[in-house]
Amino acid sequence: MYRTHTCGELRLENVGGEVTLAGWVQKSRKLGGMTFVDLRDRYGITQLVVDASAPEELQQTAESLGREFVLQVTGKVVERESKNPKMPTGDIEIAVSAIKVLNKAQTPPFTIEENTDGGEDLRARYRYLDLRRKPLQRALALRHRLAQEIRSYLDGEGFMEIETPYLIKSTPEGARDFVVPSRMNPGQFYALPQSPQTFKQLLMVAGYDRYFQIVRCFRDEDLRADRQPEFTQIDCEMSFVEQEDVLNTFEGMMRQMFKNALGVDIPNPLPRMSWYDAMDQYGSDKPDIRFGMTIHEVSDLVKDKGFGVFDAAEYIGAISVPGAAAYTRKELDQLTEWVKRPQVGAKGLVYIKLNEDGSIKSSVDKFYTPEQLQAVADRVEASKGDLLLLLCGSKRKTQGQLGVLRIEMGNRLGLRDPKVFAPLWIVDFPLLEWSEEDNRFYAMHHPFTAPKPEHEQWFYSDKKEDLERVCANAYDFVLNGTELGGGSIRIHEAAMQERMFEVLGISKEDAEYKFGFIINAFKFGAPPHGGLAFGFDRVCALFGGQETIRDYIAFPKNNQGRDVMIDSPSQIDQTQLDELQLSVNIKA
RNA sequence: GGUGCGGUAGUUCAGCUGGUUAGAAUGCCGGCCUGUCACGCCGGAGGUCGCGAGUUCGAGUCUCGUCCGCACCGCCA
Repeated sequence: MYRTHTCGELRLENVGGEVTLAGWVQKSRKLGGMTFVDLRDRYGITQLVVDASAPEELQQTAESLGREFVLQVTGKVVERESKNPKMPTGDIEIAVSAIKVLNKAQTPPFTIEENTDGGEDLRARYRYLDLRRKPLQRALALRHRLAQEIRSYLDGEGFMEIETPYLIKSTPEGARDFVVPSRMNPGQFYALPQSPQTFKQLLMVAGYDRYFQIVRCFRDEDLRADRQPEFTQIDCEMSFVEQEDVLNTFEGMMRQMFKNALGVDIPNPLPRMSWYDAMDQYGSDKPDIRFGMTIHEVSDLVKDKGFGVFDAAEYIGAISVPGAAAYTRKELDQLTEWVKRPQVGAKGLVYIKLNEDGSIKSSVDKFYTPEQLQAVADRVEASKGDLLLLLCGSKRKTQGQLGVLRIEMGNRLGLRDPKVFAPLWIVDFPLLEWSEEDNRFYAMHHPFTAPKPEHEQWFYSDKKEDLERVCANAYDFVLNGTELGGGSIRIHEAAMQERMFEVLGISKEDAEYKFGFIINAFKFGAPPHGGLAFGFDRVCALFGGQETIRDYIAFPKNNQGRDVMIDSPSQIDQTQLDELQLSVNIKA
């Protein structure tokens, strides 16, 4: 037996006991004749002490220990002469009688402590060392806890966890696929799934009416702090359900996750907001409702008063920033520059200051009377001390810009506390989205989403404006301005699925080639069904109060999609290429 | 594909309008130290200033290119 206890569990009541511990040397401190060693494992740290009364050889061993040496230590638990209230094990220490060095270690390139001195790239190259640190342990422990909560909840609700294949068929709609060459079928390729979407629907056809899977998915797109090329979804599907059933089931799951992992109670039921309201009031389909500062249209109040920029605009919208009337001219100029950056894309910024003394100062004073400006203030429910910010342009674009500005001001005012959780459902999404560039419709969610039954008449219309107003029974789960999941009630009839491909401009032949299997399956008694998927990595990160998902993945990839520890992707041998009958042709 | 910021001891960083021998902290090594726990004190080693061109009497510093990292835009049905 390597150890009798872990490094985190010994307390005063263990004093007098003979124990054996195993772990890593966190740090050692030598004070003349005595040496203290902090021994660490994932459960905690226990102090070892070797003093001058110990055998000479033991003293020498203790003095020779370097950071991260792996030890097996035997000794007696004793009460400390000077206790350390900062450590859970701070009342005791081990009076060591034997040290066995199980393995020596090179000095690590960064400190393995709560707050390391290492940069991101260095830590990524030595990920196995970074993972020894408490913050990473906490992150992975949270991920584990949440995965267990998901399984216990869904199991309790009668869901079956069923695995679906990773080597599937490429369907180049949406994100780029990762592809895998097939040696036995030269010139042909598998694709790695972007999600198990079609398979879970086939499981519904097969009668497994409640399915889930915590499953890896793959998308060959550029990375972000919250986007990895391989990521994990909580993928779920149910038969004989309506939207209401799906929302209730997964609200329940999230409620249990919040309660059991964080001790947080979320509202019951969760708030719901239509996609149109979200866009109008928050300029986003993933609104952060932890704070107000909502968007209001003020077009009718400011148009045709002689200010040409507004007169020419389709839409003028405003937000009220509480307590920001004290912004200086310089700060407002900087804010104007900020909204003009390409990432926001506004042409300019109009401000109205509601000073504490009741006076009003704006950047458009020569076009508007104080009464007219006050009317704008009343519309956005602003009061003395607030700063109104106005943007104009085409409706959705301007709302989007106001939404970005709103989030920025929320950040500046400290209104986006990661310890506050404000989840909600966004519902009633448009089914289709028109692309001007491609002159065709795209599925807003995916092409298996069904139109709302009451909108089906428009779905079969040939008019663009009819198709544009078709809504779907689609829903997103949004938390603190991040989309954590989404789903829909699916199409379950072959004829409607064929109509969808037609609307999307996918030819019969193409649809048959790419999705023939599912259209076919629908002809054999597909039940009404629907489901959703959550981005598990993002769920973990947000529960942990972080914006980056990397720390919640044991071995993540960097910005360029590289694993800098194992140095992948990499070239493969010519023999491998030959076997696959592939040749590499890199353009200069 | 694009934008911004960054790359200087093992590590995290400083290094001004170009100017003598490139610094600090920490880590590492050696010495002292019997109650430390961010131990303390003394001493020491440690640098291709990412790489390549260019400007200049002279480049860590300026210019161009390139590579790498991070954040963002595009992209992510």
